[in-house]
Amino acid sequence: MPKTFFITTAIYYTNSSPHVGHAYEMVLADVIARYHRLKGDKVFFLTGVDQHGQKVQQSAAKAGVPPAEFVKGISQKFVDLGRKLDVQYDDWAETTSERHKKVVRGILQRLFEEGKIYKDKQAGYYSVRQEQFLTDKERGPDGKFGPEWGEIEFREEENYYFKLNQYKDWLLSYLNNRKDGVIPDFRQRELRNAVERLTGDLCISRPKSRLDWGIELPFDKNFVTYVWFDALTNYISFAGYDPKIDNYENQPQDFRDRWENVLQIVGKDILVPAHGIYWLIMLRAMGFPDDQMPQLLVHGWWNLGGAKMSKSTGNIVDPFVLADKYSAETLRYYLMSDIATGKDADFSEERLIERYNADLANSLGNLLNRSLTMIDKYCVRKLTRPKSVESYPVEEFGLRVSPTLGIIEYVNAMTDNAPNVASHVALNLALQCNQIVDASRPWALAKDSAEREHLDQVLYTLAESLRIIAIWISPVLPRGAHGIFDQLNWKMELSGKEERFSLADAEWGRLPDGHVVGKPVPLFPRIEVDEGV
RNA sequence: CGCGGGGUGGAGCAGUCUGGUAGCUCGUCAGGCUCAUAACCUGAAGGCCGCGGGUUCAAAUCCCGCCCCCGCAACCA
Repeated sequence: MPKTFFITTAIYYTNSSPHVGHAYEMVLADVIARYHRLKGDKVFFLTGVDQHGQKVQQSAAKAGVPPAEFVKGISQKFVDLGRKLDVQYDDWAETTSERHKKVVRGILQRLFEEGKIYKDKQAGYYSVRQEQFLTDKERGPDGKFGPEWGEIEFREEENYYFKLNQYKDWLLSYLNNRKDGVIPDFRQRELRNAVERLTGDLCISRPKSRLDWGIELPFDKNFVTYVWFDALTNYISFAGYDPKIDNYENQPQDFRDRWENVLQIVGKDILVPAHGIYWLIMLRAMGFPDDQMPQLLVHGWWNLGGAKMSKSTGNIVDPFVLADKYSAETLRYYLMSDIATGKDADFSEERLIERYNADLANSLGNLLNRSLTMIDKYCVRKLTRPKSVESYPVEEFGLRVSPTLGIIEYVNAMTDNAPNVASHVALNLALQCNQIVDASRPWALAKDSAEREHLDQVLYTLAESLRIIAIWISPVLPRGAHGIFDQLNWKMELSGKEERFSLADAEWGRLPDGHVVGKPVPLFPRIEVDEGV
């Protein structure tokens, strides 16, 4: 039995509408999930929204609607975004759902009974207008709090605290023992350094007088739980975790089946301290053993270096606008191919068009079109499988890359969660095919009956390569891949369904002798840009 | 000395962990082809790999020092 691959994104805060960063994280998770399905793994992909908290409460008040209603509207936009971008998740987390709240209360109650949560009093400067305590960070250069905070008073407040600090040594040893607990490695280094500086426990509540849009503490109805135990726990509450059971081994089978091989995708801003410190320690306190700690994949940001465009058009980074303008596939391809996972990149609409035209239209789309046209013209769409099809004709054309070698590079890239590299491998094969066409000159071969066998070999090579390329790019471009399959007329009995093909099909020579391909239709039409705009 | 990232031909980046002829995409210039989505193929120009020192037969890559840019520092993917 293969282990279930459990993948999550962070849950999105329903304080404002989704932007391109949300789209990136969702698509990245979707691509990795689709790759695992392609491999034949059982996948559970969880994403969703974080709906409680002070900012939501404030934004709702500002909009003049109850928080529950406010949150519903924003949440719908995130659902719409997933649908728009073909993000195929298995469950959707909403922190206001009863199912979730029940688990949160159960966890809190148990940790409280185990003495891991305690009540304490803290005093500090409080901004009445902003409804929050101020720290030294909020002080201006002169050491005073600025006028934006309004009236400042010294206030004492009771709250509940989670005994975070006592797990510090455990976390350090965990990070020392597990080298790939956080990827990329420089993020693990950053986290480790942060853990070494860790002091104090974690405040996990707010008095209802200040915040009531949250989950009430099961042991004190005057308080709600604050973000940490509310939001982070979604990753287990929606996977079937039973809060009453204090050790991992006795958890329900359903939960353990899912929580075996966990990859959590988070932005670089919420690694320290939220996921890297609080979440891992929370899991430890709940009774999760070291080998059941999730792996954290930390991605970078799309920056807006080309600020000129966003100013003039305003909505340039709105993923809905981009998807409508260029198609979801185009946006998916750009977001996956033009950034190295873990690092930052500059978002640019010009760059998006450039990548699409160069890779999808000129290289791949045009290759499909010219290949099918030739197969149509020279052999009435019917392929002849060469007698010897063990390998791609690498030597004959003096090429270096073959599908056989490419599959290794491709799998390595996807194993490293690097869709950008994987896309490059696929596009590289398309490049090789274009070279084969020029080198072999099928239009000349077609005029010479003595070259029949040679021509058949070239045409078969092109069709077979296209089939393999389509399988490789299918996690990033599910619709594009189907478009290629449909034109190749391959596995049509399950047209439109993911299950009709797998990574194992990306083996050379699977197109049968006598296979009849479909008619060529331009697949990725070029995006024409008006000059002088 | 708070933490982390980055500085590579005109633009954007990979390569740095595991030293060994500097790579990719776009752009520019010249040529070729005609099956194709004015696309495709070939060739060329263009780089003291931020600066200085060290180790080594050999450094973009390892070590030391310095300069510049960008994030983060409790709720912003």
